Amino acid sequence: MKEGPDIARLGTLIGDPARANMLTALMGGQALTASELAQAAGVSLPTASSHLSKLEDGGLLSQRKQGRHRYFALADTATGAMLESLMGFAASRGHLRHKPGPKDPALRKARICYDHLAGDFGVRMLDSFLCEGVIAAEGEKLTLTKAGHARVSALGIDVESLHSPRRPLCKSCLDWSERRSHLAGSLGRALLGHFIDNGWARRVADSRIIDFTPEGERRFMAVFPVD
Amino acid sequence: MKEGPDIARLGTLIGDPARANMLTALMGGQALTASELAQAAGVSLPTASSHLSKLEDGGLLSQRKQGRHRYFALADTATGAMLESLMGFAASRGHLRHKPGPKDPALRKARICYDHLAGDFGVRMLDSFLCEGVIAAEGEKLTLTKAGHARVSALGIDVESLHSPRRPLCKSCLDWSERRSHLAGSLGRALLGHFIDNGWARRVADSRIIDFTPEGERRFMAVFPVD
DNA sequence: TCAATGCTTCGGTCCAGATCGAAGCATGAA
DNA sequence: TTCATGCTTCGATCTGGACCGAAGCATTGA
Repeated sequence: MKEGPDIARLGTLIGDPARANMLTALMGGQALTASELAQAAGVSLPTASSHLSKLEDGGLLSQRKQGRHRYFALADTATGAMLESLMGFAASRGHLRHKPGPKDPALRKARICYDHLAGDFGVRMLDSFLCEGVIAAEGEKLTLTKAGHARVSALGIDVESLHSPRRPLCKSCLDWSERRSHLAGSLGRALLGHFIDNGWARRVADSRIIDFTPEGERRFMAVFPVD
Repeated sequence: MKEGPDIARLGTLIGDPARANMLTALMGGQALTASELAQAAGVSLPTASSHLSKLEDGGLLSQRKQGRHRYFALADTATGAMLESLMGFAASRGHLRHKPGPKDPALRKARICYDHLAGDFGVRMLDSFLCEGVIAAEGEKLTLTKAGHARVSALGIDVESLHSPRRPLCKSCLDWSERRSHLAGSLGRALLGHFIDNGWARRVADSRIIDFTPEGERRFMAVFPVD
């Protein structure tokens, strides 16, 4: 009777509606904060926190602490595949729910993340920097290269003034819409300030959206090429 | 936030230990009576009856009445495949429910997966088929080659009679103990039947274990070589 | 330093559902 | 008919765990 793996434990983890909602939300591939997952699940923050630690103990989630936030994501692709297979089976038995609402595309395109650029544009910028050797990546660690120093200075940014004992110059930050990293740290902040000061973009009131002008977008694309 | 299929309901069904035990017992492919399932689950008859009707409502089980008995079985092969995939995932996260007893190695060596051979032997058989061009793999899809048709027929299996509009001839099924694929589908079923009919192996009662005789094992190894 | 934010822990409430005994229905055997 | 068997339904109990408010902790910003 007691043979093989414990599917009951897995089932219990997935079987709670709040946890299932969280897992479904994470199926998009984006890493989400505890607060966002609480809202997605429709429960309070303490309840969500409890669920998240259970899911992590069960090996379904991985988490990454970043500043005040805690980002959660599916542990690996096998987890996503398992959930997808469950969804397929559930759908085949007519266990369905409702349709989703529209998402804000502007938020995915470019938004502020604390103080630096995130979204499609933020990811593109870091990709471009890595590709051109402006920034070197060593695991999670990002460092500005000697060539990068010159390149950023040429943009009109005073790199020396950005050094601080309290904050790293470059830091990688996980992007929720792209599920890839973008550039944080004092340099990330300075670059966003640069775009706004030069009229390439502006902040939209009461929103995290960064709105690029057509000209600003053109110049951004030119300055940060991606092969 | 309410999007996609309802995996919570499915999880709840599988998440109860008694129900999980019943489903595991039915993974052997045999139809079992309510009393037998009650014993397998370790609960009283009334409790088992309640669980069984829930599983049936959820589309996981089919039942047929026969005299005073009521026989339950997994609804279809998709159900077996879904459960096996859950077991694979659970095993990968270390969700095992027992001390590694004497039954465990036997289960890993050769066991029945709904109606076909799984475990070390099942994986070896498919590996051998792929290696010798009996079966061609194209992603998840498996097809019997022309040469394979002759080869399988030579084993004494009537391939023509296996074709069915309801079930594929060859299908890959993820093996939880090996974390690799073995052969499912009507051909997989026929091959296991062949081994048993020819006395190479027999089913162990009240278990998913397939017990190969020394001679059967010798012939199996000869017929399905792996480099 | 203090205040704001994001999250966890603690303490207590509450309820869905798992459980079983007893009774109720079938079916089959005599 | 009468009895035995296999299973379901009913009624009642009980508990695991989902839930939230308040307090606590950690990080960041001012």
